[in-house]
Amino acid sequence: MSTETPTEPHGAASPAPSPSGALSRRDQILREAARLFAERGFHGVGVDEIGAAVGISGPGLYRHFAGKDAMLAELLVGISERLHEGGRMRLAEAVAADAPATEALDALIAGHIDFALNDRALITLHDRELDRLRDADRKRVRRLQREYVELWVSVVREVHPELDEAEARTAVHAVFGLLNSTPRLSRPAALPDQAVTAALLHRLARGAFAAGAVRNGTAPDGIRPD
Amino acid sequence: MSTETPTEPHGAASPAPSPSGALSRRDQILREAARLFAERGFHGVGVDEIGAAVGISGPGLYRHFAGKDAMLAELLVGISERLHEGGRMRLAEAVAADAPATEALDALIAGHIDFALNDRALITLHDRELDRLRDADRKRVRRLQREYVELWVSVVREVHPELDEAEARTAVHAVFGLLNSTPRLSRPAALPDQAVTAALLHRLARGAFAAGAVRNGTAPDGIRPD
DNA sequence: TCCTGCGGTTAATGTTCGTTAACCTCGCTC
DNA sequence: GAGCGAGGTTAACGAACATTAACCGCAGGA
Repeated sequence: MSTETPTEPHGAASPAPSPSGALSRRDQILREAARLFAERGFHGVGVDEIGAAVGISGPGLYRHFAGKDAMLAELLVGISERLHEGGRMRLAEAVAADAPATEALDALIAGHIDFALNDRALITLHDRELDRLRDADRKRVRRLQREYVELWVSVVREVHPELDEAEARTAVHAVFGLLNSTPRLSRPAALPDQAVTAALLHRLARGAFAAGAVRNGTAPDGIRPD
Repeated sequence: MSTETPTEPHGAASPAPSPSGALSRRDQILREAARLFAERGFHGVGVDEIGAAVGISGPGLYRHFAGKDAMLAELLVGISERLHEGGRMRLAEAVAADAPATEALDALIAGHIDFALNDRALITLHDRELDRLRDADRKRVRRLQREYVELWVSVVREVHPELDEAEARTAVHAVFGLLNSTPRLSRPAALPDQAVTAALLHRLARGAFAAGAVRNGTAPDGIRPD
């Protein structure tokens, strides 16, 4: 509960991932905490376990974080920011390059896939442990999430104007669910190959949006694109 | 831990939902527990809360269940069985009616959507709290999940023979993620209309599979080495 | 009318767990 | 080479919580 951040080395949020190669102790902790939280849930992991995962024990964590909550908060805020910022950047690039909207959408999809495949634990946490956050942090994360969704919605509606606002939003959420499904794919090794999987997911996402926009009769066999 | 099931009124698993109208106390408890577990996670909910949600308090639950674990187990096993059984039945019907594979796939999709929209809490639990189960129950649930997936994979490959086994499985998992995304859609009220949403999700799912099967040259080039 | 068992109650118990206290030991800097 | 702060350690504390104990009222059949 203490809002005083007793022993926080860094001032605020700058991740400062690593100067080179090795991670700082602080980042080691974040990485392991993310993995454990994703595996067994926030309440299912004890601080002793997190400590053990980085070779120190229990209360030693308090030299780096104000508490267990603070770790989760930093993880969730960090993800949301990176996702949002990544999306914003890719979109800005596409606009700057005068690219068609379909390319912008592809860029968003590719970016999200990249994230989903490389930060599985964080993706899992992202929509699983949000409510454990303090009010301020939760609001921040939600705002970033909302803005990220709106980014997608605007591009999707540009590519598929037949979709109204609500449909586009639902479709975007659904495609997020689709893209974020890989962490639930039992084992990393079960995936054929990262590149193959990425390409497949990309096709699935594009196809979903395209089909969502086609509001024809009930004929299931009429859905031949091209 | 006690494997002795001290005070279990029913012998085994028969849900026996309700004779008419009102739910039995036992089913009330299951319903509220599902909701709470989905909202705040298994470890995030106390037995007192579950009790309060049905108007009795705390340890009164132990007249109906052997423990908190038993509630979760019954919920998860129940979902898996209903999902699996529903899929198996729809598939059998399609086969009996000599329907084309696309219709069988549509039946699977429609059934899953129905489930996702009507049992949001259970869907959420389904892939979130599996590891909290005792070994026996977890294996049972996993087997049912696996068989359910295989059901889908076989039909999907019939409809889209271009997909190899691994791709089809990944696609099926991804589409599950897509269909299961509605619980994460902040508010139930945010959905336009259940029927509209169901139709949209159905189109998205069909489109995803169709696009997944088309491995053409218009590369998304999603894989950009950073 | 008695008694039995179902479905409750509150109080107690034992454990787990987050957090704090108190203490220690290096590696640096003056 | 004294001092000191960063980053550990173990022990202690207190709250939360699942589970059990002990007790109770009452519906309904004998």
